[in-house]
Amino acid sequence: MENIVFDFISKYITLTEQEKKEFILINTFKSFKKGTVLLKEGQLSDECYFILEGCLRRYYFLDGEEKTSEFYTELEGVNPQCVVDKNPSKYYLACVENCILAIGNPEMEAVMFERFPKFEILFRKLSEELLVKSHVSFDDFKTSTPEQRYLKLQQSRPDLIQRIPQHQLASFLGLTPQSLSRIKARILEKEKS
Amino acid sequence: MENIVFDFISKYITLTEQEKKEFILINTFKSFKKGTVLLKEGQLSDECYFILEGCLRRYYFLDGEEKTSEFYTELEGVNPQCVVDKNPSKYYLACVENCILAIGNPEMEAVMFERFPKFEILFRKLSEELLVKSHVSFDDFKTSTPEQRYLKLQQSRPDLIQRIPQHQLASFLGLTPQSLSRIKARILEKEKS
DNA sequence: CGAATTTCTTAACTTAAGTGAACGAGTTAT
DNA sequence: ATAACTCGTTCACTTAAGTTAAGAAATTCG
Repeated sequence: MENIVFDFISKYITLTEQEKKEFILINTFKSFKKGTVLLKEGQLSDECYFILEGCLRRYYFLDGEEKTSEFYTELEGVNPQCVVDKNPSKYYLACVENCILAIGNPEMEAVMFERFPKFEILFRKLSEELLVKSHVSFDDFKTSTPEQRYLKLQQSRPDLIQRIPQHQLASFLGLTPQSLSRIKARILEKEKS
Repeated sequence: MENIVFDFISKYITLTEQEKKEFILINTFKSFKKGTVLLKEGQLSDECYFILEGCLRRYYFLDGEEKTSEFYTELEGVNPQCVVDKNPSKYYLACVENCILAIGNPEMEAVMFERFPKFEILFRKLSEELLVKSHVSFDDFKTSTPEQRYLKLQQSRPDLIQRIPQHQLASFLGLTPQSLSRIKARILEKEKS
């Protein structure tokens, strides 16, 4: 279990065995049942998460409609907007499945950065990488048709199509559920011929 | 001129007068003519930029078509993908106008972080904030029609509509130039009535 | 177990974006 | 000065997404 975390960390910085032991003591790992809401709109939480197992969904309401922004899966970190800018959360964050998460908060971060200044570097690099990925995804989205976006999702995250309800996938793709249904039917039609 | 930078920095960390002096010595400021290309697709540059004056455009080619990803203006930082992931650049970066930029590179960053460990925190916070903003923009884009996207751009960055050629704006909005023309005509039509 | 609710799909209709073509205005190059 | 090119706009046509509605399938709940 902890090995999953250390394998991940080792991509960015190096820890000695002694440091690993201390790291485990500082950190909090916790299990959550499918459906658990970790963060609600309007809340001012200070927790961030790292997914060891399971899937989280970030969503919000626009004109009474639920809009899914993002799905987070194994080995992804979630640093909510309210934690970053100290404003009430614009988003909900919920467990799509049973999850095992590492949970961080400012106090433990302070301890971490104090004990392991390297982690400041790790966190910076992670943020920089995520920003680049976000830009690439955005560019991709901008230049794709809804059908292409669905096909790309099949390629890049085939698991999501299996484990996520269609209407949430549709919203994630910026579509109505009806459109997604049509697109899937159209693709099947094409594959037949 | 330097005050612009320090006002910006002061939002994140505090520097003494002495530190400010050293900061200026470490940093490189440079002017560029409109049209200058700072980074080309395929290159492996290690420079990042902070805009004191002017406007940069990030763009790339898809099926021979130029696609504009982003415009960066005063007090914005640009940390190119190739610098972050050490892979050949997917993007071009060019001066839309005459620019004054602060330029960073790994060596100077190393000196900075050595002399001012605080800057590691500054850079992390900046990246985290930019990531949150990127997500908000993405959500906004996903849930808007092209017409709404144009209207929002008028609200949020009215300067861009003046200083940027229409076909680049269209591409930035994920549209063809023809569509943007139509949208503007439609909006004018509505405003008349 | 059966009722109620949610989820997914299909259909008909409306609307607007993409495409290809064409034109005038402005700019650049010869 | 004129030719070539780019840029912005308009038009006609095609295509697909949104909308409204309805029904089937699956899930939840009493």
